[in-house]
Amino acid sequence: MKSDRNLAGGPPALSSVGRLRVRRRTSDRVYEELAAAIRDLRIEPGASLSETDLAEQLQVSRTPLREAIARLVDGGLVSVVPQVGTRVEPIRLHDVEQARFVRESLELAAFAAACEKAERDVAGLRSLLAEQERCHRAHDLDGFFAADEALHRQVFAMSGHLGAWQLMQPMKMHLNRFRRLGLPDPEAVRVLIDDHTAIVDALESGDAAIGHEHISRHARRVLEAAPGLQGRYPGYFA
Amino acid sequence: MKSDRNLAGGPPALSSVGRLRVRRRTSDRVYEELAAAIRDLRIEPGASLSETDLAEQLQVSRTPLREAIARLVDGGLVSVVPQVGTRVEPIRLHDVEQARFVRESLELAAFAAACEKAERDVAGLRSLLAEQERCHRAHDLDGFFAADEALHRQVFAMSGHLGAWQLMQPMKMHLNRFRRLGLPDPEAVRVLIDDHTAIVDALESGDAAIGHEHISRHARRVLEAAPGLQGRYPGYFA
DNA sequence: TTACGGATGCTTGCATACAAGTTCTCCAGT
DNA sequence: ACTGGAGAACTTGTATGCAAGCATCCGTAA
Repeated sequence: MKSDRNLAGGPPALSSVGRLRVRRRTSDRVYEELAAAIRDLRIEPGASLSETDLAEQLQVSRTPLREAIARLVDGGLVSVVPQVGTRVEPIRLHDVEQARFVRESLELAAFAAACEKAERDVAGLRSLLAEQERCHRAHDLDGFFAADEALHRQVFAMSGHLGAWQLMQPMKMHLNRFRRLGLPDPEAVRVLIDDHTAIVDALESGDAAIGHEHISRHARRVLEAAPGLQGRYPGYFA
Repeated sequence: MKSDRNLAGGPPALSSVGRLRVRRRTSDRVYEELAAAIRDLRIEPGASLSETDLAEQLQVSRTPLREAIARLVDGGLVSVVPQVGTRVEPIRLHDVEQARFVRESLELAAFAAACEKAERDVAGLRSLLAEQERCHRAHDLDGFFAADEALHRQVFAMSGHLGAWQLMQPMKMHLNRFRRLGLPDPEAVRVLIDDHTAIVDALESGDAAIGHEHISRHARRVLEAAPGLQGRYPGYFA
């Protein structure tokens, strides 16, 4: 029953960062695999896990697995009840809304800061927009998702607050997991790309007010799909 | 050398939450103790830790200790180099600035949302202000710190985004650790309380513009003390 | 038929032993 | 005196065994 989860895929334990040969800890590898699996909904919200089963599937002992789970619990993606069980937290619209609020607030602030900057080279953003168009036409959801993330990240980088983007990542897991549910709708993706275009235009012209408007609307779109998704995947929600 | 760190103090492993008797995991207890010790600078920035020593001091085995450390690493407070050592991350002004940016952005957004609310009962905020005054006179830094946190938290609660406050907590560790360095200055505390008072006044009258101004200035004060502190505690900084 | 009780199998929590790697020290040789 | 190398002593990483608690199922008795 649990064995049909598509995890792992065994990357090498040795990776090279630059010239330096770095040994990656099993515990880190396990964490990343689990986090990615939860984010991509390959492990369903609400699913119950078993340390022993997971350890066997991933071919590791329980020790590194437990350390990975401890980190996931910290991020709010997993809950553990001692002597009872471990499970992936269901999607809570309240948490999604709180994460959305955080994201909107930070993006607005980052956009405003980016508008202040003297040189605003939006060439990179334009190419990311083109990539999003390409993925949209090719129905490449994962590609679109990556380009979407890259675009928003780039705005933070231009604002000089890339660190804030990184600090925001853990909490964004809740948001991303929810977003992925509604992403298969091509029309929704079309709207998102139009939003992005408008935002980049505003940034290029340095119009903070217009950008503010578009970002705010863009961020609030996420929850629009909530009722439909909740009806379609009732088991995924709390 | 390491044995003079004032950790632990062995609280009971059983705590009562409401009527329910809950067994607290040692791993959680260890995490909270370490996080508090790092936040309160009882473990100095840059200090090197030893899993074996720490485990002995805290009277636990390395397993729960390591799970706690894994969470601290995730929060960026501790770094681990395999087969070499574990150490408390030094204070990086860049990280502090990024955390400050996040905090300012969120507080501005929360304040604006709170101003929109119909009922704005600032009585609780007023009593927290009084408590801050009291702690200031009594030179009770820990008390002031707690009341400070409570005040800012209350604004988030009034805005309906208490969840955002909670999501922000992990990253705020960097900010708090830095703030505590400069807190012993009574004059600085005086200014902070005046800021708080102005913010509460603005909230009571629902004046978002004035509040925005005060919150922004309040948030930016943190970094003012940076050069002096860096000169006084050079070993604490990266 | 229903209610109660105990055994069994599951779960996670913790401690310990061992493995692998790095750094430091000290001694020998030049 | 200085350099090099071998080894000891440390570090963290992982596996395994055991302990403790909860849920479920089955048997028994009313």
